[in-house]
Amino acid sequence: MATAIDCFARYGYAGTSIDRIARAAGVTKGALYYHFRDKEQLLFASVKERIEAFEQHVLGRVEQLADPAQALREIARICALNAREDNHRRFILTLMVEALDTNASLSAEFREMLNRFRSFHRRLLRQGQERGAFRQDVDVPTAAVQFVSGILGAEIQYYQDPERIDLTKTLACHVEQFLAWLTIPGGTAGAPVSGGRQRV
Amino acid sequence: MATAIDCFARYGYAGTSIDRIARAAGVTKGALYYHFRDKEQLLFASVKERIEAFEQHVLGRVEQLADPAQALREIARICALNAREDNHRRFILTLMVEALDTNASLSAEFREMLNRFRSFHRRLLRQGQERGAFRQDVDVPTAAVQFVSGILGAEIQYYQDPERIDLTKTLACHVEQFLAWLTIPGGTAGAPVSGGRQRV
Amino acid sequence: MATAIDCFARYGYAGTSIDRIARAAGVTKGALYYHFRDKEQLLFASVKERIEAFEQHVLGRVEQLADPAQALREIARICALNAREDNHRRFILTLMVEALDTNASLSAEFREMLNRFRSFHRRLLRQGQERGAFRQDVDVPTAAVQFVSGILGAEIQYYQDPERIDLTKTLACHVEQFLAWLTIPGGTAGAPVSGGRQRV
Amino acid sequence: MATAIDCFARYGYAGTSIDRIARAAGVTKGALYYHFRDKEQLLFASVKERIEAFEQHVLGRVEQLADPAQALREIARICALNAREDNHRRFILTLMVEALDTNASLSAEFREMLNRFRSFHRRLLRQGQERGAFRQDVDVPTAAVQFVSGILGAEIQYYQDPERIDLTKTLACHVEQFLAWLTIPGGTAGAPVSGGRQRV
DNA sequence: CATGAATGAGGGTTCATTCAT
DNA sequence: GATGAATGAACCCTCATTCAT
Repeated sequence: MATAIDCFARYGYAGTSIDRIARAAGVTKGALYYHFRDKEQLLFASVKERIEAFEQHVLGRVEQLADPAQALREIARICALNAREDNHRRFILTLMVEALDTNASLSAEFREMLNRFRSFHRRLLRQGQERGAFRQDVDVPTAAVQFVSGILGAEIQYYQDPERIDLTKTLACHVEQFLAWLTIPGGTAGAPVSGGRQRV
Repeated sequence: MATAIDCFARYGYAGTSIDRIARAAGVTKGALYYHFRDKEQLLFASVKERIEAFEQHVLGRVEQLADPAQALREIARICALNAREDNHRRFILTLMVEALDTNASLSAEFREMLNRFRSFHRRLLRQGQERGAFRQDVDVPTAAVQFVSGILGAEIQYYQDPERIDLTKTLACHVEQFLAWLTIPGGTAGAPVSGGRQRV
Repeated sequence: MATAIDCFARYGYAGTSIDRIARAAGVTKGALYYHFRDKEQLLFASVKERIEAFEQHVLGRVEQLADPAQALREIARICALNAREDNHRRFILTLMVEALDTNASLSAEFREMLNRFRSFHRRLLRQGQERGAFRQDVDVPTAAVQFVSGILGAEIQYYQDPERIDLTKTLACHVEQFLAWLTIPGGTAGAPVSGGRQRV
Repeated sequence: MATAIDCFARYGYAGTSIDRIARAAGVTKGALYYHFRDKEQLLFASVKERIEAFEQHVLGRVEQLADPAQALREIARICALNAREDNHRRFILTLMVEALDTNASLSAEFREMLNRFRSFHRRLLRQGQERGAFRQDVDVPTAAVQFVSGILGAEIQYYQDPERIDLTKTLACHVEQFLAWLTIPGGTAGAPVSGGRQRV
């Protein structure tokens, strides 16, 4: 399955043939079909495994941190590290983009994943507000979206051009900027935006 | 070709068959092959057309703005608008992700596109610094990467979950945060990051 | 399609590969798939064509015969001839048996075909009764079933053992016996059977 | 093996996978392969078992009947009963049709079976003639073929449309008609047919 | 005896591409 | 310019069969 994840991450779902996975994994197609009903099920299993592993990993690392600011820093650090170590994060990103209009149920899976991720950040942000560490006047949902955006966008650019993009530095910059904005005493940041809160 | 762009945007390159494009466009496969040598060439033409159109559009809108801050705001606004009007931006994002390991020359095209985009932002940032509007101590290349990250990441989340994500608001928040950070007098933003400048 | 009918007649649906049909027809699989959506559709088209052709053929031959007895003789003659000339009749029989539990809609098609065939015989029998040529006390529906049985059963035995079974003779015997029974003045034939008429 | 017979009866040989049989029987494929060399051998064993059982059953029931007419009636009754109780008769019919051009040795098996069945009837018919119960001028071989035809054909129609076809009634009608024809004093039945006796 | 895992050939189907018309 | 027909490679998947345990 690790091989499948790797192939899917590189070539996408449609671009990965069962044959390719099998050959890369050193088994035959038949063996794959013995363990997975079909290509889609293999994809689902891979996706689920990866999502869970990532969430577990993040939770394990962040849970024990008392300070929300430190938690955000740690998340960014983890993402940067992961993106550079293997292509598990890229696997998720690639499949997420591809699934948009081609696989409704898979897309739902990713939607919920991102939703959980944002929800996790909202919790952190509210914690910071309650402790008086963060400003009260930021729109928490929008801020969560925006924080996640910075991570995803940086990853994309990194995958695209790893030699030119310093992912660690970019994410560090992102976090510091985000935290700076959250701690500016009387800022109006995000406030000028009209409309109610996002349904995020 | 508009049809091709639409199909590629939705289903990706591997997931789009010539037949699908032809049928959606109301012509026959033969007709497509009269105008484009092969599927890849059709993709290249589509991508080039879209990239140029987008860059032209941005330049046309931003060039006349004297204020770098206003320029950044306008760029975010354009991206938000485009992402919601049609799927041209999504086309680029989808193909960019898919091309990573499957089409070297196309990926190079996208790499250069993103590079031009970042370079454009670097120019804006330096302009702001020269005019004294922006702080001097920010690492311009990293800041450019980070600004683009916010845009890309927000778009992805929006494509993924348009009902939950308010793209306009998110990008507005992103810009304001970015500008706030650029104008804080004595910030240390981005500075703590070690290492030289990015090769962006 | 003629080739397809021949193959299906010989090896059944499951036993006939698209490759086999294509090779036997001297074209490629792709060519087949250009004209027929899939294997099943090819089967359906073949079955429909054969059923219609047979019914047309029988109707054309029998319609102009004024005498119901002659009509029955002609039907038996046609079936005997057809079964020996080509394997179109065998095609229908083979597929009919195979479709029973494997293809509901195809089976329905065959069911209706046989139903029409029996209905056609019922009409002939009633005609004979009205003209006073046939006895009044036979259960027409059951008689129709039974006449058709004789034909089908003889065909099966013929396909199974063409060297031992003289189909023409058997069917002639069947018809004459059937007609003799229909014209015996005071027979009780079929009558002893209890129960109402069949829903045939 | 009962399960195998059931599956083969429903889906035919080509349409039945070893997996299906194993699953339906609640064992694993490996277990099947322990008892039967391969799929074909399983089929042969099933066919042989069924043929023998049926013949044994008929013989046991008919042997003690002194009257050939009663014997014919009993045979029809048995066939009608069997066809409705289980699908053992259908198993034979299905496989017989399928084997025609796909399995020479199996087809030979069926050919001999039908041959024995007809031979059995020929014996009955001759017995009737010797005892003066049946007319002398019928062509015994052809009559035997024709009697069997009626049974097979009725079964097919019944399998095809059990709701519309009353098998018991049809076979009863068949027997009575057959017997009536055999006992008509001066009939010319079957006689007009030219040619020598069948090699049945 | 029985199982679970694995294999490899072959089947149905799709699809980029070509070509005569 | 455009079409319909055709090709052949490759893809997903099934299935009879084998084998270590």
